[in-house]
Amino acid sequence: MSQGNTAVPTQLRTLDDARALLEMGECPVPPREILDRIAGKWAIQIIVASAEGPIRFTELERLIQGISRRMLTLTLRNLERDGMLTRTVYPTVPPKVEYQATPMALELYEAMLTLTDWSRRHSACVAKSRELYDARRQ
Amino acid sequence: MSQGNTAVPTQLRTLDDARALLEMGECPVPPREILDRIAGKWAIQIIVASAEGPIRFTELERLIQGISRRMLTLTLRNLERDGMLTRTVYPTVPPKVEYQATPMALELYEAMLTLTDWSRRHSACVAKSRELYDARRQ
DNA sequence: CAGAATCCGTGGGGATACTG
DNA sequence: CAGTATCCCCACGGATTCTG
Repeated sequence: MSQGNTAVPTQLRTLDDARALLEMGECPVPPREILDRIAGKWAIQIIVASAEGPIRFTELERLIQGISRRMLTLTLRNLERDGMLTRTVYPTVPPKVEYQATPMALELYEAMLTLTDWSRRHSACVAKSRELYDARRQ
Repeated sequence: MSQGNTAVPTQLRTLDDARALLEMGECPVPPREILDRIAGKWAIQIIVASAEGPIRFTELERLIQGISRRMLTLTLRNLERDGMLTRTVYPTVPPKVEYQATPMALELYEAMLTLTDWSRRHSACVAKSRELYDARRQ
């Protein structure tokens, strides 16, 4: 009984730990404010695009297909606020602004590779499952 | 020229690969239909709760704090459709329905532990960064 | 018990036009 | 070039009520 059953595991490594947290009313997943970043439609792509060196606003707009100017601006601001991007303004005419991913952001991207692999390995299975489910319900 | 420069890397392991994909107009992140699952507010918690054995609807409702009946039902349906949960109905009165996570779902959860670790290691840094950013803009 | 149905608010995100 | 400013749509999710 040296470890009471109310102890919250500080390292979340197993499903047992996770379930223990759940039963204590805590959430065994990354907090909302983090998930919301990676869940956003564009953030990860911006991190990738700015990973290897400074990149300008218009280059991002060209590189990331389908992004609107508004969402590019918004996502850049959020990422900068979170410390995931540096923003450098050159006071020239016309203006020049460069963005670059921080090491922290690159780590996040690497962490997401695990998820990418999962989806690669299971996407066919998920698709098949959906097909069967939909067929059953017509 | 055995490998033309239009080859898409089948294994996405490095940022170089990711950026190459980006430049080809492809998205180097898990597809939307996968991210939407983990981005949902409740899916992961349901997977955790149903990981260790069958669990009933009402037990889930009690275990997962703050979930509404509607969202529990909806998320369960989606997870079942994706092959992440099995659903077993016992034709008794009153009805009894049990859910259990599939191995594929457990793998997904384990993949997410990488993200959980990232957020654990960097959440303080992100919070500080936001504070500074907000202070600068008042 | 395990849901289905309905109503509704909020916010993410698109399209477009304007500007320092 | 690198943004703001508006308007608008719609999907997520909460609250509530009804039912086999």
